[in-house]
Amino acid sequence: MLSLKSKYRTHTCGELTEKNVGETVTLSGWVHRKRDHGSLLFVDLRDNYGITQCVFDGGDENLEKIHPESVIKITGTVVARDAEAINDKIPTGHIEIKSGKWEVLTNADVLPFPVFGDEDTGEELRYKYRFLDLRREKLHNNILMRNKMIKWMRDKMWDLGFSEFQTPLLTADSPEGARCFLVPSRLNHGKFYALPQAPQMFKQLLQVSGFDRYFQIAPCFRDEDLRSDRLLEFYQLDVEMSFVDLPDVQAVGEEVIPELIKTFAPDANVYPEIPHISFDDAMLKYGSDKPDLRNPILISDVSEIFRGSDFGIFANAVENGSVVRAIPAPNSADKPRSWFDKLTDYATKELGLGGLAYIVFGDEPKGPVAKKLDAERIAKLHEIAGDNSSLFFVCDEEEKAAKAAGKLRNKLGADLGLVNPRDFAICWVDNFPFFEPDEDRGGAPKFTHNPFSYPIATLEELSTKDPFTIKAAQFDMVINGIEMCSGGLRNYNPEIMKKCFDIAGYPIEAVEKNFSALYTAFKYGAPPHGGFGFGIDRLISEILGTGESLRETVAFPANQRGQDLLMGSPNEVTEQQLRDVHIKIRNKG
RNA sequence: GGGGUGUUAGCUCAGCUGGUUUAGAGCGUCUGCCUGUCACGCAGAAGGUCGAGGGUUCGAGCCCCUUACAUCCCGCCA
Repeated sequence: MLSLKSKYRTHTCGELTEKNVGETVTLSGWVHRKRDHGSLLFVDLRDNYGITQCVFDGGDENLEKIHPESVIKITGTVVARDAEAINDKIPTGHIEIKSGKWEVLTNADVLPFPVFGDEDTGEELRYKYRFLDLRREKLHNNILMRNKMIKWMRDKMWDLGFSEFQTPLLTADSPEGARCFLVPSRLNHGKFYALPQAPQMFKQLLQVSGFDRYFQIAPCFRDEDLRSDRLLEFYQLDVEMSFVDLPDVQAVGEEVIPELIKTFAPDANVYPEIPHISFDDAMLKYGSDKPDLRNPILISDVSEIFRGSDFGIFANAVENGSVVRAIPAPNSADKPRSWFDKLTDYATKELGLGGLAYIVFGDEPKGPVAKKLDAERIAKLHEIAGDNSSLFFVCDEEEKAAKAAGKLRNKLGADLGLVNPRDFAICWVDNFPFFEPDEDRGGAPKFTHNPFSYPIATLEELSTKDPFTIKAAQFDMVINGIEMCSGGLRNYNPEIMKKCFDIAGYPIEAVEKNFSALYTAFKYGAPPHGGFGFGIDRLISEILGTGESLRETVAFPANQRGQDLLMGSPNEVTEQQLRDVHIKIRNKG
């Protein structure tokens, strides 16, 4: 490594130990904290590498007055601390600098919020002074860990034989679903570039060009409303491979991800199995296309148990095509009434359900539902729920019931403490339907995923089978209920591509127009290929356990309105700048 | 576009059912004291248009309306 020595320092604030006792050293850094004992002054000096205590015997009037976070240079002698003065919390805690000279390099004003300590501060203030926020221990470490993880991923991909590419950021709008960010072109009147939602087309073109194994730490942009789990601009570990089948692509994910987690979260318990769960199964048993497998609760369909029963609301709904899903809550039979009331409240307010039916299987089955059902039906439900438990019911049209049941499952898992946050449960969700009904077009088929996916069907099957039974060669990797990755095999066959677009209601010309580059490329010899993109920010966040927000893993994130409060972006531009790019601002509304 | 929650000192927050003076606490800041602290300690001081505007009331930080901003969720989004 390059020496960190300079005229400002002989050592960093994190490296001095008992071995250095007696040396004269110079350190530079931020005044982290002062402890003024009158004629004895302690200064904790901090830099990127650590904290070193400097002691001024006899005190120092000028230094006593300096504000925390001022940057100073100190020269002094390394001395061993007395046994009772050793601080085991920091690596440099066995020594201190008995200081002779010091000088201010830059002064700090009084801080808008403390750098020292971990007191919560509002995001608005933190983002306005992000440079201060980034000095705080936790965020500073997050960013350093992000660096290390990205380097690890890059090295790993190189080791696996992939080549690293860059692709354009100023490119064309691509048909992936999300809105693109647009950039006006000065040289081309009335035309716009789009920032990529992902380098999808480029990485496929690189396959057609014969590069065989592609990866990129790729910036991606989507102009959609933000959430704590979505960033304005985010990064994907973007991968594409030629001459592969689904298992070959997934093998790369299985090679990289568990090892990444174990490397950067040594305390983590990574489940050894990575099960494959079909989309249909995921929706039924977990009520989600991103199941959290740490949660042991499994949902069941109990529509048939309620069909023809005296529980009229459900029985009628089932006759009219609705389904009933049951969510068992283990060891909850002795919960107080208020616990059930709170869940009912959650179901009605958050999930928009009419109410929440449940049976408590304590000494004997209890609850309004239980009274309406005969013994045989109760027995079947008891078997699903298990002893000393309760069983919750959601009744609605299938998709809504599944999703509501899934949310209830998550809620119960959290409330009952069934989920260990340092467990990592990885799974593949696959066998997605290739087409889904488009409500805007009277239920006609539309692409479920992006139109790049390959259908698991021959040309003939595409013509003869019910489109809604066709599955996609497409998968997600889900970790702890978070969608980390999406990938699959690509549609590289112009004939099959045309057929798929035909079924989805697009004229052939639309393929040639929207997919011009790929469609043309595929006519000159395209290898079968597939790949995936991992959400790097989500991976980092989950591995670090930062909890709530992806923004805690990014040095300069935008706020929820897509603004950077430090740089003041987005901002207004001058009339001349607008004229240069041929743009006129429309009035609001 | 819709909904929840919030906005009180530089920061984090308390402030009960509308009525204890001059709206409080901790941290920070400032002043003084302190030779072994490491969240140092002790004493004191400054610091407030209670987001803004309007209303109800004898009386509003608290109730109502409008509005701004923040944050989270739904819609949207891989």
